[in-house]
Amino acid sequence: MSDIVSTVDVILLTLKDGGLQAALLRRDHEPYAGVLALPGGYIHPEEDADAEAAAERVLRDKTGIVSPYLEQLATFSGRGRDPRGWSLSVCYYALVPPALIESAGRAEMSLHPADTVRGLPFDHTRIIAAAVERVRNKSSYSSLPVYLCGETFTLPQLQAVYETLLGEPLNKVSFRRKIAEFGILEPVKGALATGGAHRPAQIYRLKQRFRKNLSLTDRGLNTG
Amino acid sequence: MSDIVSTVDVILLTLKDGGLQAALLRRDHEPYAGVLALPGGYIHPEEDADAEAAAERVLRDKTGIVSPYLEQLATFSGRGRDPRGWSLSVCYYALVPPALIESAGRAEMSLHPADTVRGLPFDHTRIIAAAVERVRNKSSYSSLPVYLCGETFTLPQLQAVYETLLGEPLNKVSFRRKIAEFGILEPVKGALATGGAHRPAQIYRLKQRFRKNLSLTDRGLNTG
DNA sequence: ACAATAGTGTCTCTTAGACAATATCGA
DNA sequence: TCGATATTGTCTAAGAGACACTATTGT
Repeated sequence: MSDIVSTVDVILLTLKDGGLQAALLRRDHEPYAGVLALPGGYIHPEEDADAEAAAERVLRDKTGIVSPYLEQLATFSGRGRDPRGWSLSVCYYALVPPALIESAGRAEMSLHPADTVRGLPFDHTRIIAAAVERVRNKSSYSSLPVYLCGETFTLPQLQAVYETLLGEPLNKVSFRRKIAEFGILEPVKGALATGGAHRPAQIYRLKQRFRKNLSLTDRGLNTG
Repeated sequence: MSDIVSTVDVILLTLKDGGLQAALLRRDHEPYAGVLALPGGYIHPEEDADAEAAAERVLRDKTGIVSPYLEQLATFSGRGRDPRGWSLSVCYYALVPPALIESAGRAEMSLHPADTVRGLPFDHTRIIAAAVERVRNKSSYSSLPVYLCGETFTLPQLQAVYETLLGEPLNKVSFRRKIAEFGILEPVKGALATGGAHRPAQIYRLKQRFRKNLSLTDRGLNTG
């Protein structure tokens, strides 16, 4: 008996109201029918090339979102997590800009502060906590947070995103040096974020070769 | 149909002959009977509390090793990895000192340079590569490599381990500063590594509270 | 005493953060 | 012109690496 009930769950994260928020859906079926939980579903071996493809499918079908960034978080398993018995869930987290949720997100989906959600069914509370920790940790040394911005953004906007994630103000000069070192952004020439009663900011976007879900520069500070 | 053939595989790593080596076993059964592969096995829901427990059991039963450090690496899945069809494997990596393999390791187990092994069945070559990358990456900013040393060791020995993993010489003063910052080692007072025709080195060990498989200080350089 | 490596003090260079000057907008 | 924020230059402080000196062993 080694065939196991195998699912994928997706932690869809975005930045809203000054904090990380996770998308939750009311469950259709028992157990916990009607209760808010992570978007998830069974792996369909005939349909899904692998677990990541299953996560993409589940995310698309249940929330309407196709995420530019999707990464495996970890696999949660065991006897206690589901009242029906031993189960296994391969979990992925996605980072999307809030605008994408506005435009493409299903109405059934709701956003909830990721640091403070409690009382979710299964081990979903713990899974969200793990995702938040991963994102925070990666944000401290990588360019991951750019996926929480839209296609284009200004450096002050990006810095605000980092500051929200890390929970502390960042030095402006150091921040810009670091982003420049990453070498992943390019100015959209001629495009300025105008409107404020002050000097407009240059608008940037990811360089072409970093657009699609490309692996990030890990440990960027050491990459000289 | 969402019950899936679920296994665990363990990448047992140690440091030998100046490099990372992975333990491989000849497979008992088809497919690939008689071929060298990672120690692995089916998850037994009745017996294993979760996938990590399954990994511990498989490691113990197949190699004789109980590892002081075992961490989930990732889950590999899909249609192509096993000729029998869609499968899923939750992979863990273990770090052990070479002496433990000498004393507790089964004879059937053999060690192979982890950077250069090729041609393993399933996706085991790729899995080992992922484990090696994870260990190298973590070694650059954490105390993970202490698990490749024995219970006690000297700082020059530990530095040699780091240098082997990172593939470059390290500054002695900086290395010692960093280890001191971690605050995880204590000198075994009175114990000196004597024998060489030179000043003997102080012997250290992990502080009690860091002994058992405790979570490491991640991103240690920033921990003030 | 000498060779060899362990352990430590200190200097320098690199890098991160503070401060501040300049730039450019709307009102 | 003024207020506000963007952008850039530069000084300073903290941390990493280089160098060198002292310590302790076996021969």
